[in-house]
Amino acid sequence: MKEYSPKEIEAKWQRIWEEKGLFKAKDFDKKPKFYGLIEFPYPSGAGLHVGHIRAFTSMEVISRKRRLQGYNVLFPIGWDAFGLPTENYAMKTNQHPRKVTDQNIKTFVSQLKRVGYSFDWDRTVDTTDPAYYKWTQWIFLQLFKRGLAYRSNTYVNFCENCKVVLSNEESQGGVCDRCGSPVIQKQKDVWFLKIRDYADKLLDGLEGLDFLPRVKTEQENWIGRSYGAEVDFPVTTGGALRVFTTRADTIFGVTFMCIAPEHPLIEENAAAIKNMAEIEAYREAARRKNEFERVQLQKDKTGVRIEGVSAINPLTGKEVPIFVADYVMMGYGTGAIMAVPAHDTRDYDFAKKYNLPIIQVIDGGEVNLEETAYTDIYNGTMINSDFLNGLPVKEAIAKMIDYIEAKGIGTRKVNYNMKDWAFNRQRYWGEPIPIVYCDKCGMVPVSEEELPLKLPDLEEYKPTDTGESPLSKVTDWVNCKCPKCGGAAKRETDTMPQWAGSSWYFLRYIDPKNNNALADPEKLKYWGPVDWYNGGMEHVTRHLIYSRFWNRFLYDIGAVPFAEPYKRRTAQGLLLGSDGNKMSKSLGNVVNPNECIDKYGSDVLRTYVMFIGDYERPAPWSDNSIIGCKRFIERVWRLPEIMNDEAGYSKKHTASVHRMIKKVSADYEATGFNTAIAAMMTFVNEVYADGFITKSELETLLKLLYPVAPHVTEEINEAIGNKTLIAESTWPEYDENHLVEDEVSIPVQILGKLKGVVKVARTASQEEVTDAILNGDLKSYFEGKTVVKVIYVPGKIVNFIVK
RNA sequence: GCCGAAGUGGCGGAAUGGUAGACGCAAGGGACUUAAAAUCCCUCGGAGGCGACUCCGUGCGGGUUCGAGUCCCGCCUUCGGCACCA
Repeated sequence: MKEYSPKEIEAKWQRIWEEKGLFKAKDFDKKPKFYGLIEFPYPSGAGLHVGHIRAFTSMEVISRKRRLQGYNVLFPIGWDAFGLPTENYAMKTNQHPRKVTDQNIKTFVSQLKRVGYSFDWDRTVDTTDPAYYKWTQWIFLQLFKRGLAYRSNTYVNFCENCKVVLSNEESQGGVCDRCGSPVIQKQKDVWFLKIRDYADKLLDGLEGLDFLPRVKTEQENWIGRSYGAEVDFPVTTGGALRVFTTRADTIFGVTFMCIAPEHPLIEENAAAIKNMAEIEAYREAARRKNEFERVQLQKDKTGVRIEGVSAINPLTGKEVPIFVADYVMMGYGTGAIMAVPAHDTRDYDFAKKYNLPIIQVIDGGEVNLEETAYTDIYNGTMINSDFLNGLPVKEAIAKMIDYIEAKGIGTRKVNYNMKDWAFNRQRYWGEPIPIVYCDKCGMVPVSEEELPLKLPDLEEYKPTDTGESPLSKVTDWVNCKCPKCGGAAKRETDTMPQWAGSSWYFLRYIDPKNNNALADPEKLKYWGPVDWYNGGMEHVTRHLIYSRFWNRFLYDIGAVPFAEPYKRRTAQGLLLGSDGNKMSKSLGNVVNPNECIDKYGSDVLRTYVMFIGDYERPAPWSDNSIIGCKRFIERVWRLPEIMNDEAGYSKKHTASVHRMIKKVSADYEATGFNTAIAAMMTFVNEVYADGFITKSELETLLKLLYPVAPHVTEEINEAIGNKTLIAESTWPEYDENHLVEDEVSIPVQILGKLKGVVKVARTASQEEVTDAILNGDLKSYFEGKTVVKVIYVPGKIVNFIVK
């Protein structure tokens, strides 16, 4: 065998596969379909990252395997190319974002091709292509027409550094997703998508999906459904203060009320409020606190009592004070709470600080209200609560809700943590929002025939300090005719967020060039839904929620034939630097895939990222360990040297081969890529130890390894005289009959401790096994002992209980 | 605070309740070589013993079981997610 030269053979096979068009997905093919999806990359200036390789290679392996298994496979690639980093980079280097994007895409294409991924390149999509975003805009119009896109003047997350409004999903932990600076609350007139209306559908839709449990749980927590009741507390100046509570059982323990600083009750009662100046000062201070400060100050509750207005407990008729307190959020529930300091830790802290009464209404084993609130809802019974007295908490909640509904004081209510999706960005490099403002007609959607509403070319597209979109300066674009009345009108100048284009790209792959629909319904029916989607955990409460929402909406309006877009979702662990830290330029621990391919070849790199560890867990890169994979590939490369069909039939080999087929096949399906590769290494070690391998055994190994290391396996396959490409062959099957060997080694335990191993025929009975042990090498262990009991698990283990 | 995952050699990591440490790296020894690289062979959790062997060992403390890394109870630690969510 000549020397292993990855550079040559990788280019060669990539060319051959492409010429043969082996990876093109065929619409309506008779074969069963498989749609494998990876999260399409953001084509950043930094180029492909080894993290991408780990994320993509799993679906690459599965896709190649599926083709051999006889599936018609759709494994596409595209570019999520709108967004701030490109725009920022373009500004820094003084180029147009379009140009930067095209350059970056070119780099990504060449890098991905070098890795040898079996994408169907004909179906590439680019979110910044007008032919693509025509349909992004179309979806927006459908949302708008059904009242699911609306404008609202309210407090929203805002990043002062990026000068942009952020959704809740983009500001998790109170910091900007992009730049990490703290997010502030800013009052703005903002576009929202009513994702909250889909909260139940998104939650209930999770059932039956094959998502990793942690993916499901994170989504459930993010959506955060809680069951409770809205209760009206009459206000002394008239009207009522409505609160949301999950603890209706504790209404008898209410000693004060709190409202969020933004709560309208203040304006409504301005005349009656005696300390307005104080309250205004408090509100102003609260407004200036950012999320970060609010979290830091969690323990330090503050508030101001509203003098002159009180609430009345609808059950006891007692008057309770109302406070403005910033631990109450306008964005959740009704922006007002009933405070039960005895049984809520936050209310407790507040009551302690402002010397408010604490009334215990639940009696539990270890209540010590001197130190903390008693919040256990599973233990404890009601006291001081009239008709609830003596009931366990859970029953009391149900009974109270029934009671207040009957009395007309309140109603049961479900609340969600998830907020509506803030949808517009004051930036240039995004999809224009297809809405026109007409003095006469108000907000008017651009007519669908006019789509795509193209992003105008701009020389100056820097974000402005006034918070206005750069597009607002393009007067001949902004000024337009009202699609409804034909009068003078102005265009919406904000653009959509980065997440828009990625919320439906998996649909476009199915029919990427369709100009009449986002995709042909028949093709959607054929290919959809995605069978297996792999991506990062960081997208679980971002992209994955958004895209499920859009797909579900499109399903509801009949544009898509399936309610849930992804049948199965897995997630790769982060690839860390060799120092165990997240790879980053500043730490200098970034591994460049190009350099790895130059040094070891793509097959070795691919093998290594799959072998590095548990696929779902973070793993540190190791320059040493990759050498192990290089050695393995080279050992495989040299196998033809010991290929020998004359060496004879070996039952042991056959069993090993079939065990390997079974293990590798199953492990690939379960993302156990590391153990699959280990099983192949074990086989190769065994074969070298025996000194020979048959041609058919080698062919089997090559096929099993092909999804991971396709180039080298094709080359060897050709070198041993095969005319058919592995890419065009079929996946090996194992035969259970070959898995079992005639003789098995049974571990022998005495009182649960391992003493040795006995070799017996596979079919041996317990008596035969016991005899073999008592008369064999291990018999000295039994001298002077009596065997009381024998536990024999056939073929597995035997344990003697002796005295 | 709440939710989730995990703690196994020097390292990455394997183990449907059934021989703990597969596979790989690193390390040590040897073969080949003028030498190096590459390759091949051996050793490789700890302690003891010349030795066949013995004892200890999967974060800690209990328990269930013939048998526990795996199951149960109680802790500790780390990581990830959410977070004044009422």
